[in-house]
Amino acid sequence: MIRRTPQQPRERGIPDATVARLPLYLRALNGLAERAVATVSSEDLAVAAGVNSAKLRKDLSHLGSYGTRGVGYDVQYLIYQISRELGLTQDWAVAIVGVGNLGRALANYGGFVSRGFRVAGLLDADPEVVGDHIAGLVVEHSDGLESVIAKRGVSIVVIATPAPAAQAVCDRVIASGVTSILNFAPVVLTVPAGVDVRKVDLSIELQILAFHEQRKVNGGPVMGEEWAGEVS
Amino acid sequence: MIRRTPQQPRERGIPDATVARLPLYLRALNGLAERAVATVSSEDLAVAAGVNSAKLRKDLSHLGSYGTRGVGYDVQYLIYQISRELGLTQDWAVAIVGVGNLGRALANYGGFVSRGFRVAGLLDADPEVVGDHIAGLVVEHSDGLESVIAKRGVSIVVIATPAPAAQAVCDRVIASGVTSILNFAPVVLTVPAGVDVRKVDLSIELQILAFHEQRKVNGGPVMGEEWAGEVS
DNA sequence: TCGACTTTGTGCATTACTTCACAAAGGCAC
DNA sequence: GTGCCTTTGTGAAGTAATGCACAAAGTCGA
Repeated sequence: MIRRTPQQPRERGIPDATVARLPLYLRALNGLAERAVATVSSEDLAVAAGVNSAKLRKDLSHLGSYGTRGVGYDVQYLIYQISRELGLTQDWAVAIVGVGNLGRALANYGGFVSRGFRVAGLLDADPEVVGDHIAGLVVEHSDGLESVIAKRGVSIVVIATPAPAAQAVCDRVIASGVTSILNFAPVVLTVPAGVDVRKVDLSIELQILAFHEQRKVNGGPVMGEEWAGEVS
Repeated sequence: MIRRTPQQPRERGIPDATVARLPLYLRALNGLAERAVATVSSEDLAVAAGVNSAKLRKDLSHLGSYGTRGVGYDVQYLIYQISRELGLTQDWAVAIVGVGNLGRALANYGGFVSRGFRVAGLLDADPEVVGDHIAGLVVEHSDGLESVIAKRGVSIVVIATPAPAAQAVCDRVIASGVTSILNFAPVVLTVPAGVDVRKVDLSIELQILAFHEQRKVNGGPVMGEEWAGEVS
């Protein structure tokens, strides 16, 4: 069993669900900071982040005790602590492979640059696209993937290629020593242990919406419609 | 105690976690169908979808008993059942508001069209963009949002505008009777009860990756680095 | 028809996450 | 100081999701 020693409950074990919400809090806090708010209560921050305040407090308590009872949280200080916990106080060199519309959207997305991510390379296999200037960078041919990763210290790769190309890119990237991959291609990537893959499928959320919308309209899947295929 | 109303063949409550995985199974099944696979075991399908097989079986059991013991699941039949459950056997008219790179990527995304979603309108506030031809549609000015929704039976709206514009678009959309919104803008939308909002933040997954990457490198947040701001 | 074999569907134990509710901590007025 | 007020941080209770392990149900060859 590969699990934490029962001895050490104080180990840096932040629940996954909490980690997933920290970026949300960070965004809300940045919004407050822009409006020059100095201090915020868990209640107000929870509203701004769209969660329940008890959950917010418990989440923050996993990072440490950074609030002041009777007052709330210092906005700047909390931004710093969450950023540090997420590793956003350091500079991450990111390469984006696949410069279609999605790759372009990502390259231009302000939310990356403003959070410690630096787009260090844009690569594409299509000669038509190579050479384009996007977000201050020149698109390079994906043949040079390995050298871009090595020379520019890339530690996170974003895959935004068509589905059929994704696994091959993934393999090459891993061979170059990258262990963190963000995959936008609609395929399940096979990777060795120790490599972290996170995926975003743009259509999944839409399908979940359709599920709920359907229930609003008619209380569930259409009944009485029969399957016409062969079941054998 | 499972009480079923005579008209409902089975309990209607499918866990959220299950609903969120159904699109994943559907994608894996479509991949199998393309390769002309007729039947699949929970074990194989689980691998293809990147989940554990017990979980897969439990998820599918919430939809009904569609497998055959000793054999597995009929691929086509299961595709049909999951699609029906998710509401993808009907046609959903979707409008995309905000035609930047992301909006274009979404409009061209095959995963939408192939799953029962029909892009019925592309709208943008920028006169420069209005009139462009994208994915077989002409971009319209967002002034016409209400009329597009009403005339084309739009029931789901995708917001891909810059953050500052999102809430206003959201309000107008809701006023037009839409109750399902997919939000790509990095803001928390305020909506009345009964309206479903799902959000996708392209940078959240990247931040979660950074969190894990940081731990691989140095076992946690950089220590000894002190906060330089004013706390009290 | 039978028996060996495969694979589903699910009860149950476990783990993870959420929410409640309140004592303790600190600020602030006087 | 003292006492009131606000808000945090957290045990404890409640809820949801996961994974194990196996009986039941079905296939298939002989």
